[in-house]
Amino acid sequence: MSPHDRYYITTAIAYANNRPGLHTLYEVVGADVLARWHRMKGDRTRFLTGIDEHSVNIAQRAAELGTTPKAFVDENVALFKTAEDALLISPDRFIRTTDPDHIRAAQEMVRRAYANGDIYVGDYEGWYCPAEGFKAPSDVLETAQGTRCPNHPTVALQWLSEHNWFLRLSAYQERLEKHFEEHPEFVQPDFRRNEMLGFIRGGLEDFSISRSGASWGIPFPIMPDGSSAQLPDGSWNPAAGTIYVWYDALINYVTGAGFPDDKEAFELWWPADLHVIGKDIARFHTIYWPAMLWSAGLEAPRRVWVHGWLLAQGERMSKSMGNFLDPVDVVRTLGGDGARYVMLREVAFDRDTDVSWDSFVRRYNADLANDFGNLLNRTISMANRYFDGERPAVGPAAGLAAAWTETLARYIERLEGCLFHDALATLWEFVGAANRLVDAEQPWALAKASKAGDQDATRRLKAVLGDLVEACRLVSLAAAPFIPGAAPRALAQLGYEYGYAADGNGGPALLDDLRWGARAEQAGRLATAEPLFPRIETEAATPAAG
RNA sequence: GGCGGAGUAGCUCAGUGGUAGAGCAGGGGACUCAUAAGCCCUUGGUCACAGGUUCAAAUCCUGUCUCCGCUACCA
Repeated sequence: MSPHDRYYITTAIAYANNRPGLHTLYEVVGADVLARWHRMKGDRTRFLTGIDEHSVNIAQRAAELGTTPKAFVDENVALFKTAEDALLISPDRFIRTTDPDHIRAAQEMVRRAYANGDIYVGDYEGWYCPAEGFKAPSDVLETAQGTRCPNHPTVALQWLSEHNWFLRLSAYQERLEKHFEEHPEFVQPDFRRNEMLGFIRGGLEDFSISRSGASWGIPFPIMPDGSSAQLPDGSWNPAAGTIYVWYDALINYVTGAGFPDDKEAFELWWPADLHVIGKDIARFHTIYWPAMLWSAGLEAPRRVWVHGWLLAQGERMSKSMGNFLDPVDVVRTLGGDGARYVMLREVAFDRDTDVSWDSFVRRYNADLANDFGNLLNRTISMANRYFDGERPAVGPAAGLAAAWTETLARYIERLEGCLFHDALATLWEFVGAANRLVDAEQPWALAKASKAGDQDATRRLKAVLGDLVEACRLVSLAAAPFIPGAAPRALAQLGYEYGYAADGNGGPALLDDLRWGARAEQAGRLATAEPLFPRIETEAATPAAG
């Protein structure tokens, strides 16, 4: 793979109706790792995440709470930002769909679709809840009293039809099929691509992109006769309605790249290198979205990664089920680094995975406290003791150098392939090799022999500990995107400078520094060993509340 | 119903024709640099079930059972 000059990565924007659960932030952590990885490699990187704020539901919820939609989403945005900070998420922009430039972007995308002849006024029919709005067929209940809205079971649903704008998705079927065939990497994992391709081949229907009832949304910029919906005073004619769902939410990806105002930025960042999304919205991102972009004369994103769910005892974690983990609780116990590591090591990024508080704590203790943390600690302690704080130079002692070359190649392949759990497993196999080296060489025995005047033992001791220090340096650096808070502390204990900023920007090109012996010429002094990942006693490791 | 995926040790999973594997959890041991960590050894499986092909099947074929994903307008 040739190095990118720039890397633009996004997550789905979460629905701003509540505080975020860990399962919501899971994909954001995954994307953050890739963003940091590319920043550290030296790529010009842009990482976009944010919040979806419009919808009838939001307006309804705000009304129930006696507040305005804007005030309501402001509160939830604050909760998201707090949780993302705790998880060390480093977006270059946290986008909100109420941002003025996003509103302009969505309206411009609609205008372009219109200019291209891709949207038309048609009839949208469906169940309408007087208390809430239109309901999808899958969202209504059949009861003895008739069809009812699950949120308002006492109110009779009405079958309504209204004039709405539609996008001619049907016109893009052939182009979509061709795109999927010519770019097999467009949708990953492969089984998701096959599902989407099957859907396309089944025939595509146009979908509606406006609503006439809702007011909490982006004003639709065009009147049914094709004239502008903007009034002389600059406001928008309510009769034009609002933009519905996908022509609002999906647009955030181009807004975040500078569309439509900042042409220079947009030229640089679009098309996105990767959209990270959940499997529930795969169709919208891999079928609707390319068609919307093409209609506007823009390119489709290069790659869409579809991840699975976090499960609790086989059930999807969700706010409505109440079976989710609070990210703030997890961070309080495991730390931001621990929470990130455990989440991405324990959950496969390509499929659903059952998780639990116990599994998180077990993984933290086994991998971070016992394997890696203890390796750092014992290495630094011994080196300090035997060499009086002077860092032993990497020596041609053991087999770790060759193992590292293999480890790194596999690690990069899996990391860039979004298989984070496999990437970490690869790295931790190397941690195991380093721990086994300690027991095989028994530096404490070498030190004793050295003290007794054995020159061979002296040389051997330096070489072994030099290699162990180097192994610690490399693992700390390679894992830095996963544990961005702990990595600088690990390197500081090893007596190395950490040249990267808090978000991973700046510093040396990471791949150069990840070569075995890259810093061999640099002398340094070790700091006192301090446990980076204190072991968690299971009694203390109980979530505050369900 | 159609298409696709999965059923392997207590848990999570790897293993696409040649004597059943890993990590974690459980048990034992030797050591002591270390966060009572690490290291070594070990208990544990009729590889969903029934047939078939083959010298040989977790692996290929047929059938059955179970679970999951997709099968259009939720943010």
